[in-house]
Amino acid sequence: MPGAKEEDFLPLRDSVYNKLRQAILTGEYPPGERLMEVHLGDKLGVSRTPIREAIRMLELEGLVTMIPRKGAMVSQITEKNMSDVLEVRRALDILCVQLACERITSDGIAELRKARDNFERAVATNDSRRIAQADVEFHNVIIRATGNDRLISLEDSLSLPMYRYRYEYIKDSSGHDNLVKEHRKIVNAIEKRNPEAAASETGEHIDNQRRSIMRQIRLEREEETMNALYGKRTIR
Amino acid sequence: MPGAKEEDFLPLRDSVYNKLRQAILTGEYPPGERLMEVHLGDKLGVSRTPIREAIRMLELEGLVTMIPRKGAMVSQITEKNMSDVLEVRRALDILCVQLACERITSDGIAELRKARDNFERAVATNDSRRIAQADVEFHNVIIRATGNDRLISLEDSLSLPMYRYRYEYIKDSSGHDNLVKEHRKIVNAIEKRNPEAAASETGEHIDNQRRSIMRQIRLEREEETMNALYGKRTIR
DNA sequence: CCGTTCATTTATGTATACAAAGTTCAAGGA
DNA sequence: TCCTTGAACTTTGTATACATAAATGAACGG
Repeated sequence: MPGAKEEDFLPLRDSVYNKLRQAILTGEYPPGERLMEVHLGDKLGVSRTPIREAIRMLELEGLVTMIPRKGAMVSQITEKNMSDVLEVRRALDILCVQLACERITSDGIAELRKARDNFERAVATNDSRRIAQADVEFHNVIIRATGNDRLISLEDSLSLPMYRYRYEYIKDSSGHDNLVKEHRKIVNAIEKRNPEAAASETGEHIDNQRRSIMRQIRLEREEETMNALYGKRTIR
Repeated sequence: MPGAKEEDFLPLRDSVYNKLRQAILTGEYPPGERLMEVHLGDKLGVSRTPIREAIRMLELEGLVTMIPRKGAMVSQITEKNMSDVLEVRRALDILCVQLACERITSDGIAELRKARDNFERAVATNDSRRIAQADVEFHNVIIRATGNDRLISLEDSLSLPMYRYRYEYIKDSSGHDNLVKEHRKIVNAIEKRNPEAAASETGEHIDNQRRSIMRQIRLEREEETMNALYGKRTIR
């Protein structure tokens, strides 16, 4: 049957999972928001079964917290929590570049250069959304170059909790020049297949990211404290 | 109501999850075994709902593989797969000892010494089961000393796929003296709060483990090949 | 006026029923 | 003999119904 392309029907649970995940990452469902099965089911037009399964998946990724007999809520993002994630990500990102130095193919290097250039073009436009996307893609090239499937999926799930901050982080970065420089240094180190240099550059890259994200969380918390003192804002 | 201790009723899904996990890790359900919902439900005396949820949890941990509209099966353990896991674990174990050097309390050090001594006593008995357990506990002390909850849960899920081999690994280890020595070196480094030494000792420790596990997987695969050539064994 | 208790409500935990997709195997024709 | 076809069966996907625990609030008593 030529030309007949199978439209892939992905199961409802996956569809629901994607929708919920998106809603959480964009902040539509803020931390602490309760996720009630019947309510979500009505809203999305499906029964409780796929909702439950989607929520379980989100729980295992750490985006929602479940309390038995109580229900699910969007995970609170605490400073400690984010700090823990970043600590682990630092080690894994360094592992990624080290492995990439050993294993990247010439095609991979070409792809990496392209991603770097694309990132620099994005920075030139000053469009935060585009910059964030190019940044993700740049890192994905490196991660894929490791050829380690477990590492790839771990990096994926560890970067989730930070997506809410990545956008602001990009804007916050006082001048994007640092980001561009850091990316260049990392590419150079990988091209030369120099794991030590790549590792140290990556460490610095993450440390900068950490500082920015931590500052933001503190700001956010202060704001919350103010709200608590001067009046609770209505929730939807 | 003094003395009245609440017996914790854990939900059926968790109970099922534990049972299935145990069955997979002990090899009762070998890799490739299909996990059918009604069948398991009959066997365990529960409906499909908790079974499904337990299977989803196992899938996210990598112990079972799901194919849409086809069902779940116990994940195949390939050399590549295990190699990927070990590569990640090496990086995280090293992170653990480095953090432990910074953060371990004096109580923690006392606990660590106790775990080390307990391990040595276990080795003296030559009881593989006991040795394996003492080994796990030793590493857990270090992991907990990091105070990083995300790291703790990651280490937990990454060590799962190896449990099937750990037991054999202990037996295989030609003389347990190496293990004892390695543990001692790690404890010494942590006591002196020397992250570099701790990291290098841990790296070596994991590399030894890796060699042993890889050898075993190859042996197992050869055996399978023989079976395939000379006759298929019946599956339950 | 405050605290306790009990009924009501709400949401989750679990079971079951129905729908649809995939697999298997046998029958029929080239 | 081999390939095709289709019907029965198996198994998952989804919806719904029932059971049970927690939270809420009102009524009663001190």
